[in-house]
Amino acid sequence: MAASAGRPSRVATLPPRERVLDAAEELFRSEGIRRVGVQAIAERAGTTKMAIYRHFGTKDALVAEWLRIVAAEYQAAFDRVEADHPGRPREQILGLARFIAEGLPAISHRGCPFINSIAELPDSSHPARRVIEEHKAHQTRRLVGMCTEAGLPDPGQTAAAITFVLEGAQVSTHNGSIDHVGDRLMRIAEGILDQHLAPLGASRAPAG
Amino acid sequence: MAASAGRPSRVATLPPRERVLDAAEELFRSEGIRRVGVQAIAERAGTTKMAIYRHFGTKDALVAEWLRIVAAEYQAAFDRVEADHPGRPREQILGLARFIAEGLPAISHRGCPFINSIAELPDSSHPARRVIEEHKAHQTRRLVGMCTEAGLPDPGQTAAAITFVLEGAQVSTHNGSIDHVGDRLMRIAEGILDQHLAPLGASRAPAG
DNA sequence: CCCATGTGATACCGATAGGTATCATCAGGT
DNA sequence: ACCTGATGATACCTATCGGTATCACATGGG
Repeated sequence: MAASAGRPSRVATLPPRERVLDAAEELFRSEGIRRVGVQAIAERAGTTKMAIYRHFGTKDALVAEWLRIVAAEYQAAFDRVEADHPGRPREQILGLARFIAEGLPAISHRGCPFINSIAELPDSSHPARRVIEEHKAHQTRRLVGMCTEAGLPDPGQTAAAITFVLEGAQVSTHNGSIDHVGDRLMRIAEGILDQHLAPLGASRAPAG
Repeated sequence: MAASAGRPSRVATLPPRERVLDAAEELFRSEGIRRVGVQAIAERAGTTKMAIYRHFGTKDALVAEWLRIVAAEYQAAFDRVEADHPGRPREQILGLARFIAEGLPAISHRGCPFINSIAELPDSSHPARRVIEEHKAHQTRRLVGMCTEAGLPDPGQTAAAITFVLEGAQVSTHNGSIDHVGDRLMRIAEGILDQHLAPLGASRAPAG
């Protein structure tokens, strides 16, 4: 078996398509889209360019597929957080914030893949852009829904505030230390919800 | 065809270095850094690649110089807002938010150049990265200073909240309409300041 | 008048990228 | 045993990009 050395046995029986997506995940996330060539992805996936083009057609399509998977993971987190706190929209929103906060160390210094991808793909006709836009729209819709359920007086405004803070926290991972970013994010999110709820029932329990 | 046709007379006597920086500003901001070649910048500036390399040495240096100028504009806005409301840190912070809010339509759908540039330059050794980091550090320092002056109990926390919201608002210009983003940003910033000031004077005037 | 400088123009180089064609190989099903 | 489809390997094409070398010209100072 002369050629056996090049075979990456770590993922052994994983089909090439999955290996390619895994490699793309790692490389796109850590180094960006345009900096990573198809050849590099193929090597990391233990396969060849041809296999990638056979499965995805173009690099753009691979990028879109990758973002589709990332978006699905975010939506799964949404589902989870919703299921974990049924009928408690405030806890759901904070759970979402916690999901982002806990993910900050993992994306350390590389920020949110959606934000980064948009920056790298200014061409709005790129297939990946549709994926991002749909994901963002979906996320906004769900967040506004939660805010509405929570009885917030201006769900759109509160959802915007939460969204801004979530995105801003992710962006801030680019700069300096991220030591307290997660904690800060949680406190800020709680503060926003408390404040936007305040005009409602006047005296609510401030304990926390 | 004499050579006179190719001469861009619109900016006439502006020296080539300035024309290049103007062209870079337009192209980098609207299309990103990596998508824009040196050749394209030269053409838009009405000059040639050689002139660019004579003045800046490398494309990376040009990118850094461009961001240095953008950073200077932001800091000038900081200065302005500080001078407009001397001794009134709360108004200064809100003035800063207003500066961002009013700039949103201009950066419509292209977000903040710093955020985008970081996404496009994952290599932290890139000369432009130093410019960005210094700018962000400077901005944070000033914002924390304002929060401290304002007598806020936890200036770091409040500065982080303001920063997150400011960055988040700029990121959100990528998606959908930006109709109310400016107004929303202002209301959110005001809310944060009010709320973080609240623990101080107990009974605060809720009037708008 | 002449020379130095800054600039425009063009051609080119090496590297890399996305994408394709071709052939060898290996697995599974009949 | 054979055929088929998916995969691996390699070589190649074309385009673009950052960067350089070279030449032409225009200007302004001595």
